[in-house]
Amino acid sequence: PRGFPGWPHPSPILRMFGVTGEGHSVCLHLHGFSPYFYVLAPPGAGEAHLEPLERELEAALRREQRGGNPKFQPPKNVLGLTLVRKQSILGFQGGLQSLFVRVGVSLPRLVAPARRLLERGLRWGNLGVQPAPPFEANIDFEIRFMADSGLVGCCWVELPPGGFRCWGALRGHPPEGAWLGLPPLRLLSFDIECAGRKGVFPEPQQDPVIAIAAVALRQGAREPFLRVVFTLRSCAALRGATVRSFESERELLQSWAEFVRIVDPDVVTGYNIHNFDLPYLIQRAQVLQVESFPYLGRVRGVPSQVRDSAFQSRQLGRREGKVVTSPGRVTLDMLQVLLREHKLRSYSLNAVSAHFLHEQKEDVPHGIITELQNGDAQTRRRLALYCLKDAMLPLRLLERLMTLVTLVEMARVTAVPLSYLLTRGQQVKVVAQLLRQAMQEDLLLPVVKSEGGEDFEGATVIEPLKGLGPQDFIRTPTGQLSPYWSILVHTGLYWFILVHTGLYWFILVYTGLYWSLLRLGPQDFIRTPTGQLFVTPRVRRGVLPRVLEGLLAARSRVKAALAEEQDPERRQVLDGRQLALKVSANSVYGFTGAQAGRLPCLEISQSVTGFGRQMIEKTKQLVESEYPDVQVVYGDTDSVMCRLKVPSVPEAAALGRAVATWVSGHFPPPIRLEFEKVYLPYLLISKKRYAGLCFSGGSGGTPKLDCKGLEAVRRDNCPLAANLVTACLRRILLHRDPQGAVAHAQEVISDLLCNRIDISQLVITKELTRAASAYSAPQAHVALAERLRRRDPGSAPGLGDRVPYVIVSGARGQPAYERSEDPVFALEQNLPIDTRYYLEQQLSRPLLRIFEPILGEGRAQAVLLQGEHTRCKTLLTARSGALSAFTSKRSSCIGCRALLPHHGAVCDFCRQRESELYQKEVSQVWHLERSFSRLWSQCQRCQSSLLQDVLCSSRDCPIFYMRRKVQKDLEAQLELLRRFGTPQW
DNA sequence: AGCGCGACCTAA
DNA sequence: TAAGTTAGGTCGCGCT
Repeated sequence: PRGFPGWPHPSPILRMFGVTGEGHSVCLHLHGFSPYFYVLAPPGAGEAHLEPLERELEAALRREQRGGNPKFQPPKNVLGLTLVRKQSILGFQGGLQSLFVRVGVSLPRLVAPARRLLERGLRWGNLGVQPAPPFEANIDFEIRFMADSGLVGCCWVELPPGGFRCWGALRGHPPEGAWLGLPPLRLLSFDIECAGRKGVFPEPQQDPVIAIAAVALRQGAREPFLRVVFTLRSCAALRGATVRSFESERELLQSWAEFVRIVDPDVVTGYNIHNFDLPYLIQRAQVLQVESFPYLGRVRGVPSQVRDSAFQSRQLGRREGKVVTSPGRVTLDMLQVLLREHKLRSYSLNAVSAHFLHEQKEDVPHGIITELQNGDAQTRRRLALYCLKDAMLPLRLLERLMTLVTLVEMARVTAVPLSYLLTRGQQVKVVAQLLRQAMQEDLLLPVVKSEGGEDFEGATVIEPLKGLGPQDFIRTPTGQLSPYWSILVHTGLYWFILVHTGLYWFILVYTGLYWSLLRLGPQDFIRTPTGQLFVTPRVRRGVLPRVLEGLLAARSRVKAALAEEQDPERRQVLDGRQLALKVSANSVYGFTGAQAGRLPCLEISQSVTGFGRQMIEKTKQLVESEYPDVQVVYGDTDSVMCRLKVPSVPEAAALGRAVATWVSGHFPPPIRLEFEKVYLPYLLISKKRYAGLCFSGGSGGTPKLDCKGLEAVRRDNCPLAANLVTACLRRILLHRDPQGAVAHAQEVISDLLCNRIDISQLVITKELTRAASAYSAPQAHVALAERLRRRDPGSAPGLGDRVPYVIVSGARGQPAYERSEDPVFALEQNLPIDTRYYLEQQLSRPLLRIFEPILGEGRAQAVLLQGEHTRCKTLLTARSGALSAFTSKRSSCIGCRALLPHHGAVCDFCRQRESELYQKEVSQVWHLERSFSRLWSQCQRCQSSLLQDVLCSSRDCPIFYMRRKVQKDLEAQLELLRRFGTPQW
């Protein structure tokens, strides 16, 4: 189209990007595909019963529809009943097939009522009313369609030339060879700005959209081919981007929607577009009555809709939000991707950009955005630039994290549509694979009622042998025999158990009498450690072992292919696939134990963990009986940590390998114990908590500090605590300098108590996991979220958000949850930080846990928490810190702090030093000004403009906090200077 | 003060 | 309607 330079020629390739969750009506129409499920036929059923049953079902469905809302009614609900002979995957029937009825219906939404009616019982002709248990009635329609068509997610589909009005079956290509790569998908990233009212989060009912930036990129290309900003009112030109200005908001919206249809992206991305930008635009367009706006999808006549959605899983917690449908396009919200894929302290675009791209971005408060809009073409240019950057960043993140390739490969490996990976949980991926495997073996998946049963026993964690630690090494003069630590791991233990015992899905739960009926002898089944009986793989291979086997076999193939492949793009795809295969294999065990799940099988979960417990126990015994000098000091699930008395890392590795090999000989192949790494030194705090200097593979390469479960790797403390623990561990373990570690800790503690720690280091974040009323006891972050909600409901943290807070000083004995405060608010209001809280509740215990094994109990306490460094230098805090607000009310002498009866600077006693004191305060001003200007220009660089004001107030940027603090100190200092009046000398 | 329990987050 | 598992440490609250 004209006006958009760099527009690529239309691709000759027709793309079908998997099946999006929204596009099924198209598939239904084109493919002539209709959903179906099965029910188990009652005894005595036959061909003759199908016709009356069909009539009965059709009539029952019609009756239901009459009561409900009169949506589109197909001429026929039931598309036919067929008798089939199959087996269920659940239970072992000795190969005997049962009679099922395949029930075809005309629309996906008829599956549920049809299933319910049949399950409850309909009249089967002369057999009377019979209940019929359903099979495969809970399979998502898209999964059903793709399984039947042999398509996986994101695979290439070849269409006959000359149009595709009338097809037979779709021709999908396995994503290999020539069909390995990704198509040149078009990505569109966008961001909007709204002119909110002061202090209130923008609302589509009132606040206008003033700018929309859009950046389009072709997958694989380095640079976007299109950068456009749509602005309300004039905007000065931008370099490298097209500016489209409109006088009315209606035109702006209309034009943007038109633009989306022209660009016709396969993937729409952005940051928080699901919950903010997209719903905002659509609701705003509704308010302004822009009728043509919501047709943002690819299906003609089907508008995008805003729906409320709630998602809950144990993994991701409960999340509520909005979903915007956009048929035919994948909406890839980078925020959702990051929430699922990465555990971070903060998910603001700001924090995320800093973390992954090592670059800060401005964060302009809403109020100022409105001011910029109300300025002139130049201020609006600034706004446009800001907006453009926010549209750009998600694309950069997408590229850096290889999000698209990763998702595409996951969709291919697990055979689900790409959109499922962003909106659904883990189970659906296993179900999709299971269904395909079952279809190959002519087996059916039952619909199991998930009833919350009792929990099952999990893995063993070996009680750690504490009291041994780095001090063994540090106190030993070099050259002496020192303890080395070696980790031995059963790699992929649960995979092997699942695959090689064939536990899925044939279970014998019957009596000996029944075995003889099935002609099974004792050699035909195994009894697992938890007492469940399964037929051996020789009798019948389970369905899931096959799925798992397939994943593992594919993984070996990919490994081999990677060794050969040179092309970087194909390598990237293969890397992505390798990861996807591993992740999928790992989620299989969890699936079987998902009690609130689709197809749980606790017998299997129990048996797997049972085998695991047996194996770790046996491993420990074997090691210690054969090698008296090797001591198993710890172990978790599938690994044992051994203490070896050898003098070097290579020798520790060699011994580790020897032990592993010897132990492996005592397990049935392919279960193997493998040597993994050497730790030196190693600090074992407790179960699931340790740190060590890790020589991976026992190599002489650069060792890495490995930290498990300690505060250093947890997100529910303040960065100060995490950083301090890390720093101390580095000094102790890497530099072998415990004294240096102590000194550093003392210094930080002193800094904290003297208010020299930047507030960004003190921000604690915790996830809001439920509604405030659902908590049984008050919590700091919950209480703050509630207070924020009262201040401004629009911008308050929602369910699933992480709430950042600091603890400020309060009355004596006031609980912490009443003293939690928004860090920016605390800074702006000069609220005093409760540094004692941070020392006593955030730093002391984690530090003691690390130092006690090294210094001894009493000494650690004395050295860290009772030294001179814990004495607060009040002089400094009273002046520049939180108390400065009070000092101006009742003046005290700047020289000796004595209270003054007047508002001057010094008391009579200090009068003769006044000049000297004045000079000191002036130089303090000079220092503050210097730091301020340094920070200011740093912020200017970040906003890539050295000529303009800094507007940023990012609560995720330490520079911001420092800049504001210095600014406040400077103001206070100037105020103080004023008290000297005009000097007389 | 000590204990039980809920909440959070992590290891595997 | 859909939602991977259990084991484990630590901290704050509220009760005794």
